[in-house]
Amino acid sequence: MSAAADPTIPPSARRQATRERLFDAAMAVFVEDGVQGASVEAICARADFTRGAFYSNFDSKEQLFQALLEREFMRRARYVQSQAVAIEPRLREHGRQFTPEEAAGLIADFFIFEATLTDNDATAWFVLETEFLLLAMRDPALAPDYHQFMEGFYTDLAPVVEQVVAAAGRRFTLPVELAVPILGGLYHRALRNTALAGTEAPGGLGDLGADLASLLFALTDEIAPRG
Amino acid sequence: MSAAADPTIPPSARRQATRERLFDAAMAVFVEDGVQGASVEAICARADFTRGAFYSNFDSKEQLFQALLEREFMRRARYVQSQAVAIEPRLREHGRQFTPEEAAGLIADFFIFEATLTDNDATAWFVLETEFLLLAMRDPALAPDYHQFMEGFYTDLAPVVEQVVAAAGRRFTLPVELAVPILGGLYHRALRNTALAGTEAPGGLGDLGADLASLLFALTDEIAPRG
DNA sequence: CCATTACGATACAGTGATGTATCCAAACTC
DNA sequence: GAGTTTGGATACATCACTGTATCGTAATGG
Repeated sequence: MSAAADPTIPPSARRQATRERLFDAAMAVFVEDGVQGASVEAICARADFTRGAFYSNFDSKEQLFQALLEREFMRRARYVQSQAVAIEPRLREHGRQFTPEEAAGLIADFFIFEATLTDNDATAWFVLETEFLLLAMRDPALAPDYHQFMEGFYTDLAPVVEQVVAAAGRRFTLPVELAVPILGGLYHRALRNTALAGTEAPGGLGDLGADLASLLFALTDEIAPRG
Repeated sequence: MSAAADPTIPPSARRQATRERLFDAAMAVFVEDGVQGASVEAICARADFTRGAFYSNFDSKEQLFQALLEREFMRRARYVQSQAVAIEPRLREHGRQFTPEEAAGLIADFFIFEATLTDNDATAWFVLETEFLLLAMRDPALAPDYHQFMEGFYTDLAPVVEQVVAAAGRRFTLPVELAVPILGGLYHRALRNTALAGTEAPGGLGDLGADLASLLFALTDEIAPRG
């Protein structure tokens, strides 16, 4: 029997703290060694615990990973939703109309900040997300979770993007449910290149704004000014 | 000392055959259990060998994986290049001009066939490629290999796509080096959804043609017929 | 045919990780 | 401040996997 995670009883502050420390340690170790490659021992060592603490809080490495993802997903979901309400006044208080380049810049910034929500390290989260994808593709039980997160992310993001685009006097010429993942694909590519290159590389996060601008321009047309 | 891979001495037919069997087995096991999760033992068992055969042919699981990737990359590089020369007469012998939908269908077919080059299983290769990405992001020594393959793939693909697009009386309104990876992103997304859903799902390989058509239309404009 | 080599099987020693059962200390309870 | 509970440390038994050293056999060639 495991005292690991009884959701009926709220965890004490002490317990909560050790869990957070284990989460942070696990995050780092998972990124470095992979979920499969990481040993429980290594995670505990990085968090300055022994395995006793681990097994007192979690049933297995996999369960820890799942809980960790939940934490990170929550952070991001909250972030997107906060942007959804924050963007409107920001656009309104902007005096003149945005240029398409500025709109693309806003979207690029959104993406980049989303990635750095944890650890201030864009590639760390990307690696973890890729690990999760891999697990989900193998384990049918996990697949819906992954799909749901992605779907939810883009669904929440769509109106934000649409507003920004509208603030630049444009609108998508294809369904926004298709357009937003396409923009996301470009971001994905930039993240990958950045992760591969360590820091700076062609097609890295630096060029994301420019590329997004080109794409955004192609995917939208001008709203008839009036009449 | 390992008799594993002396490139100076060409391997005997027997040796070649066992290597192929180990490759095929490794492919399956890697997809099922992941590269880290796969044991040498499991690979050998699936290939009906003992570990003796393995260590006689390879130094380590990692080296086997690298050799396996090389095999698969070669296949795909050959495929793209074969299409590059095969597409022109195919377009020419087609009587009338292609519609944008037909052009998108050609590109979708190209992508899908590329994925199924091995094992006739689109998702297997996708999983393996994702594993490689993960390894490359961790190991700076591998990063250039991954990047080079991707880069090379899209570089070779670009003229093919451009020809197909031209056969539909259109041309890209943004740099083709940007447009082709964007198309690839859509394909990537479809693959992911398919892998996650097992068989059929919204956004799966079935819808790829239609989505590609929409995107292709947005990224291109009509070539002035004449005059 | 016999000798030799190539190649895979077998056996073994070593290692690192896992999960559990038990113990000990600090933190609440009254 | 004694009793109780909570939470993490320690110690232990087990196991899967690894790599190597050796052996047996099937292919090869003269």
